[in-house]
Amino acid sequence: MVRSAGNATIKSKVDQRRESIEKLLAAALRLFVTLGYNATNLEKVAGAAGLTKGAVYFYFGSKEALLVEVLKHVRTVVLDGAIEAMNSAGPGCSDKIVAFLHHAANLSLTHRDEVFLLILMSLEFKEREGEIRTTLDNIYDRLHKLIERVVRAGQRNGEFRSDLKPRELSAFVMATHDGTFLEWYRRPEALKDKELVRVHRAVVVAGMHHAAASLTQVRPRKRAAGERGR
Amino acid sequence: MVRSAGNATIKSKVDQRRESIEKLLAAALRLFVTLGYNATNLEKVAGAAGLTKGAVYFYFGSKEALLVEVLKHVRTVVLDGAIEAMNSAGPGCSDKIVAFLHHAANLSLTHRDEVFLLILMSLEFKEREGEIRTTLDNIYDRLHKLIERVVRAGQRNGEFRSDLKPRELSAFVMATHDGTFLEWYRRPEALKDKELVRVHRAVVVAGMHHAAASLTQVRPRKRAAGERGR
Amino acid sequence: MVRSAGNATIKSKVDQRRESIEKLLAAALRLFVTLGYNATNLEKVAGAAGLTKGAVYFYFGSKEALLVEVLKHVRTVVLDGAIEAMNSAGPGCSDKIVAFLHHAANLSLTHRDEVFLLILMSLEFKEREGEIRTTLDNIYDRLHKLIERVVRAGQRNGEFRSDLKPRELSAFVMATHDGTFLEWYRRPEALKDKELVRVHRAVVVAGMHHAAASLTQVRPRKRAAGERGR
Amino acid sequence: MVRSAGNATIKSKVDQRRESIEKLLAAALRLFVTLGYNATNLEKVAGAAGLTKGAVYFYFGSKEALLVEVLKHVRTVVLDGAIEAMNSAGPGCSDKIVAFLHHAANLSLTHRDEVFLLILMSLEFKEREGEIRTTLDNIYDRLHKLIERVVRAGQRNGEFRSDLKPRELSAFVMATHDGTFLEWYRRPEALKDKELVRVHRAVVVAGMHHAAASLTQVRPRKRAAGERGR
DNA sequence: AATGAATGAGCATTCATTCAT
DNA sequence: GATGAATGAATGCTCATTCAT
Repeated sequence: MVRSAGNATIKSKVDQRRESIEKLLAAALRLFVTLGYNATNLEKVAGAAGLTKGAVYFYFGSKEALLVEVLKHVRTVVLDGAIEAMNSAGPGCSDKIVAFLHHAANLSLTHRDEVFLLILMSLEFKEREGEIRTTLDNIYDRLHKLIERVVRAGQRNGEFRSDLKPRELSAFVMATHDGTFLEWYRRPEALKDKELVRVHRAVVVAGMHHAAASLTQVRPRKRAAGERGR
Repeated sequence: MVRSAGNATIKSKVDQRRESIEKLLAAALRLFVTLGYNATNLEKVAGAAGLTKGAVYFYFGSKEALLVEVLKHVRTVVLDGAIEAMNSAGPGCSDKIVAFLHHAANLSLTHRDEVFLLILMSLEFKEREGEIRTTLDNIYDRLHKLIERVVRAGQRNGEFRSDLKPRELSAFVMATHDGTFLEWYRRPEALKDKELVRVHRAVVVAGMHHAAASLTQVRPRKRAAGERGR
Repeated sequence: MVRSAGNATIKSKVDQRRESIEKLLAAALRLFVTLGYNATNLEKVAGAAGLTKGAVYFYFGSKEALLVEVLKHVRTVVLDGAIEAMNSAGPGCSDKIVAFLHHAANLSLTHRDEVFLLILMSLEFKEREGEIRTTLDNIYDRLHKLIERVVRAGQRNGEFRSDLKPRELSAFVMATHDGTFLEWYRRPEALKDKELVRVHRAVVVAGMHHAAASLTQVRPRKRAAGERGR
Repeated sequence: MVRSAGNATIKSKVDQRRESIEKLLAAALRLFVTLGYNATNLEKVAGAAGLTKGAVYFYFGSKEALLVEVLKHVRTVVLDGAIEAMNSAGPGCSDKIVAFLHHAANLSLTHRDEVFLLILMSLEFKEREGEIRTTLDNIYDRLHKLIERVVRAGQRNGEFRSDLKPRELSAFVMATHDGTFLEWYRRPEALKDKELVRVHRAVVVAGMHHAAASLTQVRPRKRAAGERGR
């Protein structure tokens, strides 16, 4: 903000730019999440930001480019926090997984729309090619790698059961996160979020525990009932 | 079907009707899953079925009604098998949960599109009201109830840990199913389906096991009966 | 109707044909009048007759041909009665005009739809060419000639005022008929039909009366106030 | 309008807006009258205005809204002039009725389409509900009230015959207007407009004259005060 | 005598995008 | 920095018409 020669508060051009862009991004996030990308038109986005369609084209150039910018914001929100949370967690791999789940759960509450947009767009753009697909893949790749590294370390040091392949085990951790989020997003009235998070953490952590292997019968191929895990 | 005097196959009206409807439903399922409901136009659906748009209106009356019919088919596929699988499973509640997961995993392979459509439409129609929303809710409700009944029974007879609330625990079971399916659907090339299923079953079953409670540190706001702190 | 070999009542083919045709014509008349020609589809017509669209094509060949048949029925209803009414009226030309108005008023009550269809279609097909336009013109021509003949006779024998040209005076008689009918059709609840007919007849007959000329100042060109008719 | 440095005429946004709207309204009026509302498509309207369909939606939002705007224009044209004409007419009620008929006749020549649209739409939207129906009813109501007030005054002061009920008599005046207009609109080549107007005025004014009551035999069910039998 | 299946042209409406100002 | 005007392609839906049975 800059005081002009008079005494009215005048926003500098730079401030105004930034403000408009932020309003548009916020409006787009909200609407893409609520209605989906396809069903959201730019008139609604611009209107919710107090601007007109033209402004979107002025700042972003196209509807897809707008989504890309929103996704870049989502990437920051989702990844940065997760990395920091896992780094500053206790030394154990369990600790890091718990930290990840904990952070993810928090994010679901504080940045619901960002978390959901990621899932939603990954489905809506499943078959399409282009920058959006790339951006989405990039985010998911990094998340997967983040977890897989910890899972592999945990299996090496004996914290986690080693009867399950690390890639699929990591994928499953991500899966429980996405799935749990969707469940809660779909039926927020039926589920208590705190308890759902507790369940999520409890089952996953216990299920991955090295001692858990003995609690389960896992058939590597086809074996009769009564068979034991390795 | 009736063989005419020559050797051309002549369809009776009834056969023709059934065949056209089936072709349209199959095409719609495939396209709705691939492109989403909104992004699929009826010209594509009709074209894929070897007919024209008008035929869709002749048989279904509207695009929404077409989706409703597809969803009815999905309901049959998803629910009937699950119910039967759980009924004919061993007596234990673990057995029934395993049977459910097993059946669901199978279904993901044999009826990928049906399973995915359910998830996809539940997101695309999240905010909309109407018959589709109702049909979707109905399917999910029944699935939830199916699992919750077993979870509660398992907690009562001591098979499952009882430090977690049954509703959220059941929701989590559904969540792992949806989440795992999505992971696999998104990255089929990166994940071995058999192994992913193995992981899913192993972690969930072990994590729910009554002995698992002692493997986890879960801080409840209110201590559940029988639960131990770390 | 013909008794078959058994004892069931069987309609002969001819009867069945006639019955179906009549049902279709009746349904078409009703719907064309209610919704207009354009806004009426053949499904509605056929449905109202207890048949299907195909039957319309079987009997009439096209939607336009159906309307032409309906209009032929209307022609009979509207013209035949008017001719007879005027022929069997008293000897005076006033009597004949009164007979015409009286008959038309009756027709408006007993054959509302037929009368209205004529007016409605004459407007809906105003700019179009073809058989419908021809049929409509034919009906209106005959009506106009019917009246004009009486008007001319009445002017010759001194019953009617002769300060007005016969063609336009006849047209005006028709005009009052159409206009009054429309008024009543548009606001049946606001107007008492009997009284409206009374007004119609009273004003027209008095206004055409040879003595009426002296009651009116009609300016042939531009003349100052206080001028007298011829 | 602003003259640019060169000599090309540059339209300001405001001018452009007004011009486009006017062109669209004019094209719509012309086409709705020529083809009817249903049979007119927006491509034709836009094309006739030198624009595309999208422009119609930009300015009006829907086909119905376009008609509503056209009808608002018609209301102004038809009502305002009639009110002024009657107000500035001589003191007698006959004068006012003559002024009304005179103004209406003029309007039929100068604003043929507007007058006809009113009649045409009142028929095409006879059975439908909504804003169009409301707008139409509103216009007709005001016209009816305008005339009925004068008719009642004229009957009270003895200018008009009082053996006829004022509501139906007023309706009949409106009816002669609509009917005469239709006659002329249907057969402009057969009728001389000036003469038709003369006839209209002459017959109606004479027929309503207090002395006209004695020229007619009207059998009332209940005798009106002051009325004579034949 | 009539139906059910299917077509294809037409239409209202939506919306991303362009551009002059 | 942003708007308002306008476009054009796409899409759900309607309906007269055809045809095999």
